[in-house]
Amino acid sequence: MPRLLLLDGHSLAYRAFFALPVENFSTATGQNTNAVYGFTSMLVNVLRDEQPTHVAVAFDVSRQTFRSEEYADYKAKRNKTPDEFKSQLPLIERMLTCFAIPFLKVDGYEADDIIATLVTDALADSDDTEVLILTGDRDSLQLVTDRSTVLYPMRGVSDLARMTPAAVEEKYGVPPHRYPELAAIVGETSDNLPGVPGVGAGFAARWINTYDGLDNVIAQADQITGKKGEAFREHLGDVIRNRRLNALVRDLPLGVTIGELARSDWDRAEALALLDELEIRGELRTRILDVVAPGEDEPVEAGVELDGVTLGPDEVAGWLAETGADPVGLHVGGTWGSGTGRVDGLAVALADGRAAYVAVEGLSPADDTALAAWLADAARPKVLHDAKGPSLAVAAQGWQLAGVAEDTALAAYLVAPDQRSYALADLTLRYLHRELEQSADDDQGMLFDEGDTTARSAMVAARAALDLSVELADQVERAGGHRLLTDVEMPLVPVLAAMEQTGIAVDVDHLESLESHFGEEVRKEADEAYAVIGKEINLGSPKQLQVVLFDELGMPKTKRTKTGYTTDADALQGLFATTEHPFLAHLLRHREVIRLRQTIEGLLKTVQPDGRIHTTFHQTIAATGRLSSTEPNLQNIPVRTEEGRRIREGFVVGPGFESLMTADYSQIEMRIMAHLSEDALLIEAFRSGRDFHAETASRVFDVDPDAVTSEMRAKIKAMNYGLAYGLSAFGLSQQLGITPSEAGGLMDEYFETFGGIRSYLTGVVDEARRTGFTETIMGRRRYLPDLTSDNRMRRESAERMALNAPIQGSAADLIKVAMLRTGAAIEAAGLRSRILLQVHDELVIEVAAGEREALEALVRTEMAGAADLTVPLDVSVGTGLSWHEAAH
DNA sequence: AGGCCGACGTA
DNA sequence: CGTACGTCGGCCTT
Repeated sequence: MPRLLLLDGHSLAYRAFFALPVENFSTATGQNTNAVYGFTSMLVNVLRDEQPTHVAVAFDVSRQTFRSEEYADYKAKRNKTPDEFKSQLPLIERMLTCFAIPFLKVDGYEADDIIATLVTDALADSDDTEVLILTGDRDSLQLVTDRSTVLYPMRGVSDLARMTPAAVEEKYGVPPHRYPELAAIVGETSDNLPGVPGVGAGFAARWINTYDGLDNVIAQADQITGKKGEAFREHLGDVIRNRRLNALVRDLPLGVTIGELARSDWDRAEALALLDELEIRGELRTRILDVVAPGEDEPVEAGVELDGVTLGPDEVAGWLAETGADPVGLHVGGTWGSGTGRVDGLAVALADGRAAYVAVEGLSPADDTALAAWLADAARPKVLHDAKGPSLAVAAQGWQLAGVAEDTALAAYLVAPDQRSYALADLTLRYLHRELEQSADDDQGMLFDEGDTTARSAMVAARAALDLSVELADQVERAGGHRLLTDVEMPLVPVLAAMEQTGIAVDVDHLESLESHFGEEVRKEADEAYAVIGKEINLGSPKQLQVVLFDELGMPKTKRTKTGYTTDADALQGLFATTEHPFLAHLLRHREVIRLRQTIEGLLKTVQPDGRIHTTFHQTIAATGRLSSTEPNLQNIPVRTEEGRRIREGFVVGPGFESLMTADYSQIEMRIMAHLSEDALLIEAFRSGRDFHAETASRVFDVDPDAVTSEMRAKIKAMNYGLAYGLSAFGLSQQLGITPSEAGGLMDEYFETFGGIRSYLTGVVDEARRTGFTETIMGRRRYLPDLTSDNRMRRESAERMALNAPIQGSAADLIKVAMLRTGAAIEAAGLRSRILLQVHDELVIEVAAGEREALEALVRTEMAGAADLTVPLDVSVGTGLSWHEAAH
């Protein structure tokens, strides 16, 4: 039986907006989501509970309707629609698009009129259609019949009243078709339709019933006695107007048939992406995924046909021989991390649908030889998803992986670098519109045990990688990322794999003694802090600290956080400056040393049996193109403080090598800015080769370079560094401890001097707003749709990202090229030295005996030559027995 | 056990 | 009210 569900999108979203506290529903970027959340929740619940076969959502277009034309004050008393609400309507529409639910708007009419038209059509169309109307607008009660029911939200967004004819009559004392007559008499505050003063629903209903309808009440108005009758006669005009305005239009030309509102497949991948974007997780996410789509467990498209075999002993060579020279999908089953791994099995998929799986266990010697040769054969092109891990596992198995023609994870990253995950299953859904795994019950009927399942999913994955590579190659090409992929990102994979494999040697004894040294001090500071306040609290708990600082010690409140008042170092410093309370001194010192101790502890835990730390570099995490490092993160080892640098003493040259070398770019980001902005003065400042910050300070303050004071230099240095981040006058003032207006003045003078910078920065944002993306020197894109957001926070945040992305990203391009060149040059020169780490603008290299000089020359050449900019790329190099000593 | 938040380390 | 990250402990929920 057809069951049509109609929703009043605007009224429901508006209710949700006020029912849910806005501060609990917003994303990291400041987009409010309370209305989206509440609306979606109501929608999903009603889909689940009512199982409609047809659905549509109606929206208002604007306040201007035929009603406001007719009666200028219609809805005039309403407060201005908040921007925080308006910005959520497009999101709701996007959500509906993902759910494949049609939504309708008609200029000059309200959502109610659209719903009234659809109800009328649906009931006329067939005799057995049932209609449900979910709305927060009582005018719709006039649409209730024995086949159409209004679901009216009671409180919040969870309780719905089921308004059948009996329920309407019970509540208002009149049948549904008479409800607008009653409303005309009583009036509707929210629409600014005044009714008859002193007449409530009770009296109105009695009149309507007694005289059989409003028309008769009006006709016989003079028979109504008393004050209320008098008031009615006096406001008769209002009543008639109200009745005219609250009648819903039932014959709008909508251009859709009820049949077109039948539920259809949703775009699950798009929906998932939107849920991610809106940070909708947890219970609602589950509920949505469970409820929204009919047949949500089935693949969006049928999975591919796979002609798969599991190869037995001595079958490998023969099968591989048949594969030919076309690219194949390769999936490595196994585990990897910390520079090593293990292969359990390999699956190869061909474009024609054939696939094979081979388990490592039980390989015959002949199989092993054939497989090793095939894997290492660069002339046998292979497509892998995220090849670095597999190549580590393959290497640990004693084989070598060559001929990687495409890495689908890297391709997807270049196409859309802001994704949080590039999991094969997500990409398969997103780009191939099919589920990666077929559900267990539609297995081919021949695969039963666990091993077969492993084999099958490996082959499916290999096939997905192969199919994805075709689709993504196209997308990469269109995004202008082809060269970046083939010349930079893919060649970088083996370089990173080698770095992870090598690891960096650690002086465990040194770190352990440092750890106990800081541990001692942690205890001491904690004890002293407890003594001051006369009790023991958890100094690491911001919550407990707030009680002590603001309640018990009565200190002035600091900046607010979501959960109270901040106790961060800056704020504590500020409190100490005003109160000089000794507790604060101990607390700050405690924070400092406990952090140092934790850092060391974390590092020690990751030292492998070979005495080295093998971090993992991630190539698809940072939206700007940078690498990231985990387990442990070796890109944030302390360096700013004396004590922090002692940790760097723990990273040392390994046995068989002579020293560590660090090589870093100086002021890489400012140099890139000079190049991109073509600001003549800035370029000159770099070409002069003198102290850059002093040089620029002398320009801004218009003094001789010799006359630049350290204060002037510090200000301009902060300015130089802040520029690429979209620094504000406020931010600069905070950092320099000056007033915002002084900081603003400084910025003005700076831009006055370096006009090219200003025009470059504004140009970058304008261009990005126009094209939708920013671009680095090598064409790496970052898409920033929020640049046109009507939410100020979101928009301005996107603007700062747009300023920063080309600069940070170009620097990332450069050092990646430098790594490739350096690695290749080391090999070409036959040196044994090896790259260990990359820290964004710095390389750490382990120097083999006797190679220091040659290596230094080589590294300088290759790093400086990574790009041809209008300013020189200055590289500074240092060597020593530890990372600390190698600094310069 | 898993997720969020505040705090803080790096470039 | 400054970009890009990763990690930790506390604390809350499941």
